[in-house]
Amino acid sequence: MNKELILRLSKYKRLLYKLKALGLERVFSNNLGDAIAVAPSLVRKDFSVLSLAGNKRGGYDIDMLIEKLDVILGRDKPQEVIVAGCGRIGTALMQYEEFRNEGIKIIAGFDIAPENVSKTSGVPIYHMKEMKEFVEKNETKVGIITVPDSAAAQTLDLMIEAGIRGVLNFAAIELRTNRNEDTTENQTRCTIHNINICLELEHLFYQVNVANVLPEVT
Amino acid sequence: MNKELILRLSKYKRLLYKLKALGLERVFSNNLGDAIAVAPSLVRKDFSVLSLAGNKRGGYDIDMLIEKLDVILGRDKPQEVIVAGCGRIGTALMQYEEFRNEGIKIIAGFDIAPENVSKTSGVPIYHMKEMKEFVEKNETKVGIITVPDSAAAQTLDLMIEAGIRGVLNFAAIELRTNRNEDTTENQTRCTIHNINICLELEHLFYQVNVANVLPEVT
DNA sequence: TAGATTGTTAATCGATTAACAATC
DNA sequence: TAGATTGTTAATCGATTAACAATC
Repeated sequence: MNKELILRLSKYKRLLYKLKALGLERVFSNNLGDAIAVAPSLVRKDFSVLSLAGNKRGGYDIDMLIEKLDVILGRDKPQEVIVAGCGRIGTALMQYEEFRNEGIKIIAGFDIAPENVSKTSGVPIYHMKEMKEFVEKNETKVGIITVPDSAAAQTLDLMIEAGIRGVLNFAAIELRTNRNEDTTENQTRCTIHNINICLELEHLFYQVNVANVLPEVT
Repeated sequence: MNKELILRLSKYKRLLYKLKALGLERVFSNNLGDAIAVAPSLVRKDFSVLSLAGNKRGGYDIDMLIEKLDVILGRDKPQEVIVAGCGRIGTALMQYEEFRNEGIKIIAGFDIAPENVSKTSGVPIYHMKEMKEFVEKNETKVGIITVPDSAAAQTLDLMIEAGIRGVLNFAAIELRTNRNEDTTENQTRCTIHNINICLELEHLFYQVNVANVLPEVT
């Protein structure tokens, strides 16, 4: 199941909730395609792959799609996350209201100096050392890394050892699993998404300063 | 010039600085390819497209690459950004130290209630209304949106009208330009990158809860 | 020279789109 | 029925990789 597809599924789902709220009951592939800017045939193909059947005249049933997409995207289970690194970005995320709407909950923060972290968010803050025990007890599977760049790699190691299987990394270092190539034994896989704000901004500066000035870089 | 290519260029550059700091003077395409996980032929092609010539025996000169990449990526100019929305994430970004290393500077924050925003970051905070004047005076081209979702679209309009040409959006709403299709007149283009933290986390939950459990979703 | 690496062209790969038969 | 929309297959497109001649 490829990354783009899953992203599209989340977008469909979000849109479908809105359409439902507006009182609609059915959609056509071209409605969804327009909304997320892909060809209607791709929408149909996505649904076809997932065995979400439509009606050759009346399109797709919104309730059915929502229900099945929720299952496919694992949305029926609780979505609990821990945060490693309780600096400004880490604590900002702990207080991020949008998570609540999406059913995502930050259940703990970890830091090397928990005594210095303000507890205003209501999320309990522990010492980094306690992560493994916490993760094992709570069976947490997803973590966010908001530590300084220099600590990112070791924090990832800590998370993986603790049993975290999905990581969202905000440090400006591209993290990867299997940095040691010899993973013949099937050690538990960990998915990592890197969000590099600096890189994003640099990309924008490029677009703005260079790409738009020259008509085309030929 | 495609998006992936520019991203690779930034990665090359970052890596080259590190190699230089280690005292190296030359690199081969396969070194760079290994480091950013692409085929060496792609590295050579990238450089070839940009007329960055190597030496058929000694590889590429690191200093030359750094210098030219800096120009191509527009790194010689100051990289000034404004932030719209001075809530927790916005103010966290204003204090984000990593920007300094990359030559990125947040020169102002805007909010609908600037009097409520703590000024600890040293970045001046103005009322949203003053954005246009500020952007015109400072010729700012890049902005970050960290307002609540409900205000994101109108904030984008405000930025575009003020003259911003590149936007990094953190609101959980996918922003696009040209929401009105009839852009026959060549209105100034604006590049938008959306960072949707909820979507990223949902993707991770999918990976962790569903994808890894089933051997393959066939 | 022999060996190694670039620069470039052709092949591959994967994802998206177009087209159209099936059918409600 | 006629019209519209799905489901699926073939065509397209773009990006990456493999291969190899050129050459330092």
